[in-house]
Amino acid sequence: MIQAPLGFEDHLPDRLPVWRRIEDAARRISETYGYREMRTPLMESTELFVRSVGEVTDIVEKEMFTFDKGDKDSLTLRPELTAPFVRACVEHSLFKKKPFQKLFYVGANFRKERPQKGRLRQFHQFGVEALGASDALLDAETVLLALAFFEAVGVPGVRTRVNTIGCPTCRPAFRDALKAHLEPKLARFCENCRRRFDRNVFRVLDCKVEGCVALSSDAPRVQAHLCDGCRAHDEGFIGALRRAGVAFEQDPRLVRGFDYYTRTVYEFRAPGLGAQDAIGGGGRYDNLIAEMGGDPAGAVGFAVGLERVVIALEAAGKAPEEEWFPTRVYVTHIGPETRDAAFDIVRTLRTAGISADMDFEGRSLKAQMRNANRVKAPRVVILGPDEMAKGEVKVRDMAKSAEESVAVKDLAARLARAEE
RNA sequence: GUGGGUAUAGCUCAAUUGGUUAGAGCACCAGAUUGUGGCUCUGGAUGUUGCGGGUUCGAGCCCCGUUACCCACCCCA
Repeated sequence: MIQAPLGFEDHLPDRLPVWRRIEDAARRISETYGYREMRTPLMESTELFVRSVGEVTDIVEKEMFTFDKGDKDSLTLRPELTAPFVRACVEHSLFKKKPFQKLFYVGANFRKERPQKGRLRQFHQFGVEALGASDALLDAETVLLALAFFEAVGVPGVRTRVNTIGCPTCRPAFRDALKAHLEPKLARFCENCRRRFDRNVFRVLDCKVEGCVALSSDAPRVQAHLCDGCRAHDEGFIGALRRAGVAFEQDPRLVRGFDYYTRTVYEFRAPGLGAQDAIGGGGRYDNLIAEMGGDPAGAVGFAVGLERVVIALEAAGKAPEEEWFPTRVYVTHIGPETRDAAFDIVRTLRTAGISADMDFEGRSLKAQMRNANRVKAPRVVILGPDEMAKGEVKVRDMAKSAEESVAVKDLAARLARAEE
C-alpha cells in the first residue's frame, strides 16, 4: 500500500468543515482589519530564504525541501510566507503604487522536520503582513487581529507574550553584554545552551532547563540596551495594547528564530497543544524590504499554525467531527426504465441551481431511501413506473414524512420554492 | 539526526499462564407482505494478527531483526 509521505496529511471530507470554519474566520477578520488576500507560489528561489530567514537558522540548514541543489536555479518549497510576500511586493512594484500594503495569506508551508504533535512537514498558516510602515500601532493592530481570530474560531485560553529585541543599532551591544555575562559560567549550562551561545546567544534566554533558567536569571536585559528609537517604539506598542485592554505578558526571554526580526516580537500559546504550544507568532522586520531590494521601509506581521488551531479546538471539545452534506434533493428511481428519466430530472434541478443527486449503483428503492436519509437530503423525489406513466413524481418531505404528487414540468419550480 | 512507545476487521478495542475454526461494538450490505428513510429485530461479508526470521508439539502472545506510525529532544506555526 502506498501511503502519504511522512509528515503530509490528507484532509478527508469529514474533517473539512473545521478547516473551512477556520479559513473563513481568517479571511473575514483580516478583511475587517483592512488586509487583502494575496497568493504566492509554493516554490521560490532557494536564495530568497537563505537571505531572509538566515543562513545559520535550522530552517535553512536542514529543514528546506530543496530541488536542484547547488544549481543556480535551485528551488525550494516555501518554509514560510513573509519573505515571499516581500519578494512579490518588490517584484511587482506594489510599493511604488502604494507605499503601504496590508496583506494576508492562508496557505501551505513545508519544512523537513521530524513530525510530532502539532508539527507536520506540510503545514498550513494564516498570516498577515503590514508592509511599508513603522508605526508601533501596527504592531498592536496585528496582535489585536490575531486575538480577534482566535476569539472568532473559539480557541480558548490563548496567552500572549511580547518582547522587543532591539534593532541593528542596539542589538550588538546587548549581544556583547549577554555574551560577556554568560561566558564565565558557560560550562554549567546545558549542552544545547552551549551550542546556542555561539549560534544565537539570545536563545539561551529561551531555554526551559531549570538550571539554565536560574543561571541566566540575572542576565542583562534588552530594555537596558535599547536605543531611543527602539524604546519609544516599544512604549508605543505596549501602550496601544494596554489601551485596547489586551491581557499580555512582557517576557524578556522571548526571542525569535528568524534573522529578519527587529524590535517587536510576540507569541501566542494555547493549551492542549502538547510540546509545541506556540499557536502563532510574529513581530517586526524593518530591514527585510530593503534586503529584498526595495526602498527601506518597516513591516510587521504574524503567522498562525492552523493545524495547531485545529488541535487546540479539539482539545477544547470545539471541533466535533462534522459531516458536510450538500445534497438538497435526492432523486430515487425504480427499475432501469426510470433511471434515465431520473437523471434528466437531476440535470434539470442542478441547472436550476438546486443541489441534486441520485443512485448510480442500481440499488433497491429502500436502499436509495436509506442513502437519501444518510446524506440528509431534506427532500426525496420518487420516480417509479406509475409516476412516469402520468408524467409526475412524488416529492417526499423527509422531516415531515409527507408526500405530494408534482408534475415533472413543475418540479424545478416547486422545489425551488421549497428551498426558500 | 537522537531517544521512547505502539502495531489484531473500514474504525475503536478484546483474546486465560503460549493451546482448537482470532472475537465484540460501531460502520457496511441484505432482509423483516406489493414501490419508501430514521428506531428496532434477523442474517451476511470482512483479517497474510505490519513484515521477515527464530524458539516450541503448538506463537496474536516469547526472542531477534526490519518497516511504518505516534510522542519527545532540537527548532519552530
